[in-house]
Amino acid sequence: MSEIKQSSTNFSNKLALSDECSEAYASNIIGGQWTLVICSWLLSGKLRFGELKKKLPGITERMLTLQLRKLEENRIISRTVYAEVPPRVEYEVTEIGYALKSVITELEVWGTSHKKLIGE
Amino acid sequence: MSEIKQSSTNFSNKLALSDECSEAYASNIIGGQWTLVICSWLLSGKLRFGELKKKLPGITERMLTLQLRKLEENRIISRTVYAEVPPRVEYEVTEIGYALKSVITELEVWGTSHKKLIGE
DNA sequence: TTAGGTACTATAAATATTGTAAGTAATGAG
DNA sequence: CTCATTACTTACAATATTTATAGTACCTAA
Repeated sequence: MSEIKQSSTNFSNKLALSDECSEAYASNIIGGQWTLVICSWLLSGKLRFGELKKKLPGITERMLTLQLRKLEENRIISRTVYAEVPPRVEYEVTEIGYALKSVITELEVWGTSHKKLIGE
Repeated sequence: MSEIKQSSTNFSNKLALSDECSEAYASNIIGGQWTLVICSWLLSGKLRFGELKKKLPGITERMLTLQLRKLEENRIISRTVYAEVPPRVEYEVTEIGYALKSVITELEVWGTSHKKLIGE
């Protein structure tokens, strides 16, 4: 994440695609390894950092942080810090984040039937 | 593409996610840089390799080939070779490929409204 | 004074994906 | 024989994403 090279061909290709095709644009935003699963969990209610971590076996704290930051940047989730010790931080979906629900549903439907097809 | 390391953490993470979440599974399949755009074009009719290339400014032949192969492996598109010279190869979506239409539509809808929100 | 919980950050390394540049096969047209 | 056309393939280089590991700050409770 972090460092992207704005002079790379890859960067300008992505830019051009995003510009023309909203579906490619969307895919760039929610296409990260853990992104959809995080959103999926948050769609059913706000969660703390540690709670999310438990829901995602295998994720590292760094990855979780990165993905959450990216989601926050894209205004898909909001972050609330409580001034307590030990710290408490809660994440929840915004309105546009909530709107991902139908996307996720369609992906699930399609994924399920694709799995079935391939499994035959 | 080509070489994935089946012993990597990344690989097993993806596997585990795909296994549990159909939306992550779907995302793994259609998450490539050009995948959705290619599908999008093919949804409106079969196209030849060269035609696709023209529709996708910036794609290299290598990338186009790789993406088409992956789509074919995943049975999203089918490939027909005509025994002519110069060669003619046509690609078209399969049934499960056609079912991506609603996914793409939702992504477009969401992408468009997200763009709008961010643009404000 | 020391340990412990929570939500991180820093740095480096490993993997994965994408891009560059060049070449191939087959055959018909000239 | 040579060239053009089409749909690739190959070898390698650059970039992007993900993982590994080890910290940090803060206060509280023992």
